[in-house]
Amino acid sequence: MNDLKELTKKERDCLISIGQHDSEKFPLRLIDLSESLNIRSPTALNLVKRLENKKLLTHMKGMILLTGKGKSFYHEIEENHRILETLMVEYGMDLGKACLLSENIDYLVDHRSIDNMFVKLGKPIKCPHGRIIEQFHD
Amino acid sequence: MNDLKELTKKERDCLISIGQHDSEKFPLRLIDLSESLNIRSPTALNLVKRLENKKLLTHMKGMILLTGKGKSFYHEIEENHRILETLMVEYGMDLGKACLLSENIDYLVDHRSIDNMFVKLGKPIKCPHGRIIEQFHD
DNA sequence: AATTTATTTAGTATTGTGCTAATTATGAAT
DNA sequence: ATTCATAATTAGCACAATACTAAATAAATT
Repeated sequence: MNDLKELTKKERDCLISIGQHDSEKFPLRLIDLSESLNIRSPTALNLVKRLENKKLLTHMKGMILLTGKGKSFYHEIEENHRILETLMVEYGMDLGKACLLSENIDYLVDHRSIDNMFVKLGKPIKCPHGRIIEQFHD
Repeated sequence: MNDLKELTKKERDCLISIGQHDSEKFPLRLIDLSESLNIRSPTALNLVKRLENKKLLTHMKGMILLTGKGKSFYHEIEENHRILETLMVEYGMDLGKACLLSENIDYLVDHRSIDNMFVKLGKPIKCPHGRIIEQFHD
């Protein structure tokens, strides 16, 4: 599995923003990224460069593309997020809070540690936000 | 309830170390703290001063004492920790990993958000480590 | 081609975390 | 009570992460 834990929270947020855009027509531009993260473009570029050093993306002339590793990280984090969030909401936590809290650990946990949770939760297809939980397991 | 979220992870770790010692006979010395946190004494002192600025402890001549607010924070974090950890272990996560993961959020969540969890978990008296979960609720 | 918009570079700042070396204070032993 | 050892504190430094502005360069649009 992926070797998470080598990301900071902001790097994680950045990766998620990029990954979430990935389905769209055109590659993400730096300016879009800086807007969605609410930071100035030099700050965004700094983040992008750090993720590039970690081989999670490539960027040229403002176009940002995830590498295979980047996509894999992104999907794993998203999946972790949804499972953790589902668990917390299942146990009575407010959705907004569960989401914020999950953001602080979804990029720290490796997927296998969470796989049992997924099963015990009844392999939910959707997270509380209604988005589909992609399945890489089996 | 307590106004958490104003702590960094290291400040949290520091507060926990101090709180865990609190039951002992003598106040914690700086040198003990630095040993238990695996940092040099000037670094430990720096942490102590920051927690002091946040009114969570007082220190004089190397003796460190939690304030009322500090104790309250400490207990709340410990309780949050145990509940989160219990939930994760209940859902199949390895205890060690659940503990490490919980450490990253126990100081960020306010207690009320977690109270439902406590109830749904059947108001467990002990966490997976076997320590008693103190009850401030009711 | 001129203008607007976007990217990048350069330089600066703050916060958190950590260190070493030196100084001061405290406590114990002779 | 003076010396010795231990602990606490100060001062100074360093680095990574995060963020900014202003200026320079590149790209795209009119």
